[in-house]
Amino acid sequence: MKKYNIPVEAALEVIGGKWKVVILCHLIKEKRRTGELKRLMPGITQKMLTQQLRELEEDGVILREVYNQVPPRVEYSLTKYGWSLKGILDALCAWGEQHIEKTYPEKDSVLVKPIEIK
Amino acid sequence: MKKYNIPVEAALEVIGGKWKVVILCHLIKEKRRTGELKRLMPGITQKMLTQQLRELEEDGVILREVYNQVPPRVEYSLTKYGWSLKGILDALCAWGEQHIEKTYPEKDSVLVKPIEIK
DNA sequence: TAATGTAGGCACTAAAAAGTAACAATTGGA
DNA sequence: TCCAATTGTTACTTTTTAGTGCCTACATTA
Repeated sequence: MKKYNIPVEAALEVIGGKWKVVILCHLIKEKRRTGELKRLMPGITQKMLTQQLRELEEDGVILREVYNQVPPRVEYSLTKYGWSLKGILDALCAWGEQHIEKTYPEKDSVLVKPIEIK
Repeated sequence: MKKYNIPVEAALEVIGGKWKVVILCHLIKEKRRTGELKRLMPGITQKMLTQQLRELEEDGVILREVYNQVPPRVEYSLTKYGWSLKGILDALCAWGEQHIEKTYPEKDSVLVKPIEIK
């Protein structure tokens, strides 16, 4: 059994890493299919996306729904347990916003223009 | 200038990684000197600790105070800006606690017994 | 007939993060 | 004289994380 020195380490095990918080921030807004997520995160590769989604599913925070169609359609959404992360995700997003304003007061284009999704 | 796709990426740049949240969770409780932090985090190496502390200092969330003594005494604490992370840190700690309870209901010794610090 | 779109697997390589070990500096005390 | 205590640096190695390219499946559409 995994051991932690302090409880917060258990949270980091679930949502730590480069991508998971970003994925969750997108999914908390709306249910998304794989390709949409990939377009929302221009930096991620198919491999990493799949891998991170699998781990989040494993930890019970997201749901993977496969529709039996061709071409395939897979949708990801937060589970009820995933929604218990809402407070954390909201706080992180808000802090990120104000940190950008504080750090780049001239507010040039620090944020990449979001692309068309659907 | 660094570019972000969504603002939360800016937050992850400051508190992301394996150690920073843990360090901040300790410092939010009380001011600590280097050796205390090292004992509080049995898994961290001197190098990683120093490196992470430098980066946190660089980002303005912690303060490094050097006392001119021999042997040296260095104390770390949260800056005012660092305290703006309190909501996030509290939420993460709380989520971690309940996640442990949910995941290991038999509640054996998932938490390593904390060692003596001072 | 042949290309298109979607999700994802696999083998391999590259880059980033983290760990290891040895060394420095200073001064009080054995 | 030499060691202990505290914080930190540096060079090097290992581990983890991430990226690339190529392959599958199959109904629809051109």
